[in-house]
Amino acid sequence: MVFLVEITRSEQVWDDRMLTEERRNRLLDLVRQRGFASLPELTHEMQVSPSTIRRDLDYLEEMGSARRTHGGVFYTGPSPKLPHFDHRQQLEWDRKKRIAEMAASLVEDGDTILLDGGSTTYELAQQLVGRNLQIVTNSLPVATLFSSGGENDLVLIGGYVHQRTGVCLGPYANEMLKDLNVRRAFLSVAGINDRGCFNSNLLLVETEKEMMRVADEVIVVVDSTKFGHQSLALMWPLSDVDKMVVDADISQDWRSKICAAGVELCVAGLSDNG
Amino acid sequence: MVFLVEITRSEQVWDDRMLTEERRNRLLDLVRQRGFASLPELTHEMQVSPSTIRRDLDYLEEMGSARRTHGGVFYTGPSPKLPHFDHRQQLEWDRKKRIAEMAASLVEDGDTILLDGGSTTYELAQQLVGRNLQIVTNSLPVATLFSSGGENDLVLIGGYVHQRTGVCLGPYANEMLKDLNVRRAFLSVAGINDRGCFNSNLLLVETEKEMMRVADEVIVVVDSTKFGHQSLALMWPLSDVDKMVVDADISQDWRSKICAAGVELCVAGLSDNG
DNA sequence: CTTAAATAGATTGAAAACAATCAAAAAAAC
DNA sequence: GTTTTTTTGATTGTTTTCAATCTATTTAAG
Repeated sequence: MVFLVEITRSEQVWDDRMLTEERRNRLLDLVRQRGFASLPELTHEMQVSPSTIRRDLDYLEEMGSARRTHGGVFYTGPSPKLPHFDHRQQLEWDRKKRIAEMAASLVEDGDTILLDGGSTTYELAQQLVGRNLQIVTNSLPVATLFSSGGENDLVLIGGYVHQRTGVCLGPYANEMLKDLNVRRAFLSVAGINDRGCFNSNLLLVETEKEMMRVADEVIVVVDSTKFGHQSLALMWPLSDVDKMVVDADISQDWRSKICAAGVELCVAGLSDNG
Repeated sequence: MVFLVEITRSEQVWDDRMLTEERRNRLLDLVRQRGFASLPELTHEMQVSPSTIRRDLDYLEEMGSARRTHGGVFYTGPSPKLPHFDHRQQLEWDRKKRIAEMAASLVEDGDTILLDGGSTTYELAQQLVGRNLQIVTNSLPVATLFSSGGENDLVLIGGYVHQRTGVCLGPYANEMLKDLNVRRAFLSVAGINDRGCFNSNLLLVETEKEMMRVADEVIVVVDSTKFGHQSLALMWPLSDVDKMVVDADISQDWRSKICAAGVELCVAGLSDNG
């Protein structure tokens, strides 16, 4: 079998070391932990020149994770100390942002929507702040985002809090979901293969199953790297999903499969405005 | 009746204008809201000279509420952007901190404790981070505090989120509480008079009633200014409370009343270590 | 009303941080 | 192994910010 692969954007296939990226991640970690760090401080701890740090900070600023000031940086990324999402790979982050933009366009004013945990849904949540909506979520970071907003109604699904991700799950969460009904649910998944959508945490799978039941319209947000990968537990077959928002890098093969399952496919980032 | 008042700390009885203080409070508000603010930015918004701003920032830094950097300040006080608690009055804040310290000393390792929303309980929560505990709370800010900690088990009471304070309440919250049981509950109140403890939100009152039911030991944390003031709705009579943690400024009259009701009184800040 | 204290604003020279540029070093591609 | 690209660290002059000082104004006290 022969594959003809056309690489469009990322010509660099990184080595295991990932010097630059690695340093920038460590840097972001430092900045996140402290909220603020001075440039001399950082140069000393990272053992690189001020110039390098400055360049790194420019990068972080462009990513939106930090803001430079005279003499240092302060953290602006998602919820200062909360479970943080890996922005390790600029490419993936970019994908998620586009997916989130597309997903946000599916939301109508006045909607009651349910937001799952996960980095893509968090990105989506950020874009929905300020709109006139009723929000239901089991994600602590997402709830925090809306709780200061002021305008929206916000319902938090309680339960046992999963430390790494900050989402509520377990029997209490499921019980609470049972009595709810929402217009649209935006759900994330860890993997998708022919059998359907997977996630990696058994408790979370139960909760997401419940979420699907209570929503009029089920929208899965997922980036193209997740296709063909399964995970610990099956949540639902593809056919149970109403819409699926993915990035443009999804294969033709999968596009067909999704459509064949009766799912409406929304491909994000088709019109490049860069 | 004649009162002999000895003023120890604040000899200055400020005029209504409170020029300096007022400006510094506004300044701190700005810094809190944004997380970071540049000096030119602040001079423009406050319409005072850079020198003045600099002096104010020095002051804020000494208070521990902010840290200066080259070109600006960033906020270091409690809960960056979350529903924020007024630290307008240094005195009150000091009270709350002492109360929180005393309350923290009542917690034993391995305890399952319930934390209510409110500024004093938030202060308490901060002091409990890192200890080996099971935490149950209906407060978004408190949950956020523990969710990054990692060590503790955390259960979040879900429900409708009250925007101003970030606490969950309503029927869902009550329902979820029903099945729980905790060793100690730390509850806050808006006012206390002869009839008992009051709060200002009807939904919250219902939730707090439930909280009281599920706790083996009910501990109310409250500062002395709340005594003699009632609020919208009665929660419980004094006699339902097991312990009460208050600051040293509580009147002798109230001390007697509390003891008479069979409540164990813990007065915070008796040993001054300033 | 006068005097004393506190606070605000302007000015200064010194110190720090900045962006831009360039050459050396490292990594990837050929 | 050589070339090309990327990344790094050093240097430059310029801009910004700083603390300290001084004067004018305001506020409290006598």
